[in-house]
Amino acid sequence: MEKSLKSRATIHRMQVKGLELFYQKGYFNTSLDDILKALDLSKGAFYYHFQSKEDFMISIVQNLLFRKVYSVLIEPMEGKENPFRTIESCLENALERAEHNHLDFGFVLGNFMNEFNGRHEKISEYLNDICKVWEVTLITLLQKGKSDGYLERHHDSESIAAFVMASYFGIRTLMVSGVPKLLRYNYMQQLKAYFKSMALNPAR
Amino acid sequence: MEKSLKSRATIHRMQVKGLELFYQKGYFNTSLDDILKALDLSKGAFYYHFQSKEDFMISIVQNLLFRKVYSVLIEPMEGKENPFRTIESCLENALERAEHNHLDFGFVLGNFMNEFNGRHEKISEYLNDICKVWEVTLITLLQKGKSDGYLERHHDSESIAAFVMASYFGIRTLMVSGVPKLLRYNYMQQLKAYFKSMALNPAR
DNA sequence: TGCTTAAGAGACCATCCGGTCTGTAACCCC
DNA sequence: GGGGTTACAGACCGGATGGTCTCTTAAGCA
Repeated sequence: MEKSLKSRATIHRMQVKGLELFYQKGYFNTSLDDILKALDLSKGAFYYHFQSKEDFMISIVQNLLFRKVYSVLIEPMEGKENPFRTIESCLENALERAEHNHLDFGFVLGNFMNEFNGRHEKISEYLNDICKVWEVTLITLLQKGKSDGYLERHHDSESIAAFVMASYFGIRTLMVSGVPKLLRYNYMQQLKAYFKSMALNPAR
Repeated sequence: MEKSLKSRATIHRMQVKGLELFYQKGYFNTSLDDILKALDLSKGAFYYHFQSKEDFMISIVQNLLFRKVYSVLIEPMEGKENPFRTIESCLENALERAEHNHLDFGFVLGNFMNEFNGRHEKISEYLNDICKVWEVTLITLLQKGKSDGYLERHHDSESIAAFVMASYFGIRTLMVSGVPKLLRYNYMQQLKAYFKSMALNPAR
């Protein structure tokens, strides 16, 4: 049966608030009542739409989180020419957004991965899936870069992708407790230096 | 009053097991009973030695965590000559240890920072302090490297330190759900490439 | 031997949290 | 207009959890 408009709206409200609070306070440290109170809804409403807290979280990951990661970190990297420039501007955008928005979805992904790793198999896998899609996108972009003459063939795309992802997850962790603007500037500087060492075409 | 030997031993056992379980299952997701059951101790023993769960966690951070981070990531970097080689071998050691030991303290630090960031001010600060010490050590090492002619003066030590720390935190996140050995190899490869672009003395 | 105190055992309590269940108002459909 | 369905409300339950309180044991000491 088709979900009605009202039903969809309520589900969406719950997911948005759920993501916000799970991110802020952590999944295990956020109760359903916290979410429901913030929305002026009841337990009845929650269990009418979702089977469990776990089911709820999975729906958030698959819908909100995946779509956001896709639009912020994946889609801007698809089919572009210069891989280094593309990655740089994409990550810089994401970091800048994170400064005032503070809810940047690359970080939310890394954050949740940390929280669920080894503690909740099922949810971990959904998160890893998103991570994998990002990784594949990066590798594809880099491979294409080789064909297009932006980097030498002997470089290992897989390694580069892992290094980029790792540095991004890590810098976001540091940004939460440090000075975001400065860290972003410093990070971009080093990322560019790293890329520069590999760039074939001295277009920079 | 001086703590007796027995008292010290019990406190230490609790801290070690506490760190292990907090790391494995997360702080909020680990109950005191989990820890006490594993040690065959009682609530009475716990509250005889500690004031609260928070107090307990802080004691773990200040004693075990700080000391371990110091011995694994800080002390091996103090007063060495070539900063790049030093950082490389230090991180490679840490990563290798993490493969079979799985409890590497640089990662535990990053993990806890993620868990407590914005959720528990007090504990977050203690963790940030450790992080800061690591950062300062790295910066000092790099500055000394400039004097000793290992890298050009125009490079920003602070940025490099942040980038190294970020990449390390990040790769450890990825290692938990990926293939550790491969990731370590790939990571080291890229870290060396990154350093190579800055190294003045082509000693490599 | 008798007293004190360190070190711990474990029953107990209030609260919280995920989840269940029943009730009910509004709406749709014939 | 009444029967069914949707979309909730909210009381309630069982188990877990942080923390308290009282009791016990063993060692030190004079």
